Amino acid sequence: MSGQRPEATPTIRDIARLAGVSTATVSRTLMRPAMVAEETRAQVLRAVAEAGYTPNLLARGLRRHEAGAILVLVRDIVNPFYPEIFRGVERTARRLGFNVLMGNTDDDPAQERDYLRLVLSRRADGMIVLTGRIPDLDDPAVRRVPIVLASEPVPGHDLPIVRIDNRAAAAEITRHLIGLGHRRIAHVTGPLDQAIARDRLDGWRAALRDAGLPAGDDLVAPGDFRVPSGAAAGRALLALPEPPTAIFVASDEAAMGVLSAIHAAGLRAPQDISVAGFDDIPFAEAFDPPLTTVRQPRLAMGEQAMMMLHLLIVGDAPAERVVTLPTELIIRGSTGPCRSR
Amino acid sequence: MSGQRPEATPTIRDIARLAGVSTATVSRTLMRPAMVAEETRAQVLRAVAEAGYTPNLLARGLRRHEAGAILVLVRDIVNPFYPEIFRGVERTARRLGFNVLMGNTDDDPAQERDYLRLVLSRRADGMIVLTGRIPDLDDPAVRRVPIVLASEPVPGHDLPIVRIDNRAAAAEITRHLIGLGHRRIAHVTGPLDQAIARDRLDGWRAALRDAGLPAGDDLVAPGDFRVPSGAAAGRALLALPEPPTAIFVASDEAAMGVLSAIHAAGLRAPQDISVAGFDDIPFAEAFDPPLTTVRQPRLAMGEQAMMMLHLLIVGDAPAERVVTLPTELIIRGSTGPCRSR
DNA sequence: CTGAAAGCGCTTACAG
DNA sequence: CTGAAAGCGCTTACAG
Repeated sequence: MSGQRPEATPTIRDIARLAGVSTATVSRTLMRPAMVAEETRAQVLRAVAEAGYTPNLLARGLRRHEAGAILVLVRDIVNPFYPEIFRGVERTARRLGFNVLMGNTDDDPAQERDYLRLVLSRRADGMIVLTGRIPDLDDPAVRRVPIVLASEPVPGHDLPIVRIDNRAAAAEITRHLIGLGHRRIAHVTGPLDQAIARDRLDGWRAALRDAGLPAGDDLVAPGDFRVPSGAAAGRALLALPEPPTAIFVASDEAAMGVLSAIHAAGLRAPQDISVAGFDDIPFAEAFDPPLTTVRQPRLAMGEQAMMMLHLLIVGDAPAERVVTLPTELIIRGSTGPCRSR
Repeated sequence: MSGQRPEATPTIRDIARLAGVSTATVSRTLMRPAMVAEETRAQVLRAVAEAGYTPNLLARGLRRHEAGAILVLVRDIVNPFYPEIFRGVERTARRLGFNVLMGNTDDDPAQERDYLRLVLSRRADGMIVLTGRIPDLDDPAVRRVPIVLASEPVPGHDLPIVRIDNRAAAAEITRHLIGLGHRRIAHVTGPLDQAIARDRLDGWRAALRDAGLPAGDDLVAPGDFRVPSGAAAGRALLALPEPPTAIFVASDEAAMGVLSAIHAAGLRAPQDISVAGFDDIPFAEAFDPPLTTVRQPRLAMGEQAMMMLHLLIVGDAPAERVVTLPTELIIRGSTGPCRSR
């Protein structure tokens, strides 16, 4: 009448009965094996294996006040910049015993708010935010949520963040173009409401000024990181009375658009004009020509963010609140010596 | 001494006290508002808002035997084919009240097994599998797990699946090349241990045979869907005594590699040789030349898979176990008339 | 080293 | 329409 319910998934009570011990002992065997006698442990483990028992994580989480999952918030999962970060987060989360919830916000504050509530609802123990925005951050409840930023800062708040030095990296790749002999070097920006886009613009400008080269607004074309904006910006720059001989684009995607504008105009890169991107997305190497760019350590960013979040979740303050990871200048075929005179 | 713990997140008891009702009434107000008197409901809602209460999903899930989350299993989240499917899953999951867990397996059976245990552990109510493989499928416990396949079937099992007709789509794009006047049309395969790669090969072969054109093994170059394999296959095909005038590649990524091999050989597409891909990944349009390809309805695949999984989870058998979504031939600049004679 | 018992925060028959 | 009570499946002080 009782006990035997072969259809249902076994619970800790079934295992206790099977092994002839209390549920407490089963639990200890699984949570802190060192606490239980070797013989008892073996018995329990045998019962666990035999029944194919796997603890109910909802029950454990309720009891221990932990969700065992974290949430990653992105604007748009289809953006090729994100997946490698997810991989890094997932890999480290697995090692630390967490699962990863995917939060796609479509850049919509309402969805961001819903996802934030998720950690308030204890479905997630904390979140990694890549959207550059967190709703209701003045709410004290939200304040207590473990949050780590990755890539993009949230203006006006000094939350823990893993980032790169966008300004320095932009300056470095601009200097690479200067070193190639270019003197008119344009910039296609990202969306300037994002701090990372502004930093890249700043870096470009600083490098040019340091070299005594022009860095006026005529050499700046607005973009939004996406391919079509790059194509439009490329066309605009080529139509200039005195077109640039090199273009530093704030993202690889937009650089692809710039390249297509160059080809459409019957020009070639790097022979007629050099193009450099930013990010080193998976396809940058397969571009035609292969793209000179700044490699962002996306996998490491994801891993580092997860490690910092873990520290926050277990209650330790992270050793450092701002972790700046190194970038790498990747020189490929899309940039070359300046041939114009 | 009791009650007031301003630091902790409020529980249902706090709300009950605040509203002067029982916890049952608070719960009903949230779960089935129609059951409670309008006045009472308003009181409760006021207390909820005031305290910023949001129910503990772990407790609810434990009580209701539901996780409120589903798991999506992919080989490699960095593959550009997946993110759009995730977007579709996530969008529909949100609408149905589920969260989405990301399961990246690195094509490793051990990780697949771990993720499968996750739904046995009640962290997820079911899973959408894109890896073409499910461990321990003969285990009766695994049998009871709600699973929907997307894109790739699992050999030897007839699990519910949302798919496309790979064979028909491959035949269609091959006929497009035939219609352009090509008579030597090669194929770069995907990994032939995957059914979808075999189906595309079959479709290519069938279309050629129907047209009385050669479809011998000399025109088949092995690939694995990735860029480098496409480049190698492209080189091999160009080195043939009688090279093809058109190449149908089993994926857009590999087509990018083929294109680079063509350029490296000093040839151009489509003037010297036509290239067609498969998938219509986000970058296909930005390729140089823009890629002729087969569009897979990835967003719809994700949405459909989630809807079918939901039916399985709530206990309804899905209306149809095999849903075949339509593909679309996308003709762009990488294919053109055959110019050789 | 082990067990009995309390309790995590909910939901839902069961009465009234 | 509402409340008291049981119970979901665990974990963990507390005794012994």
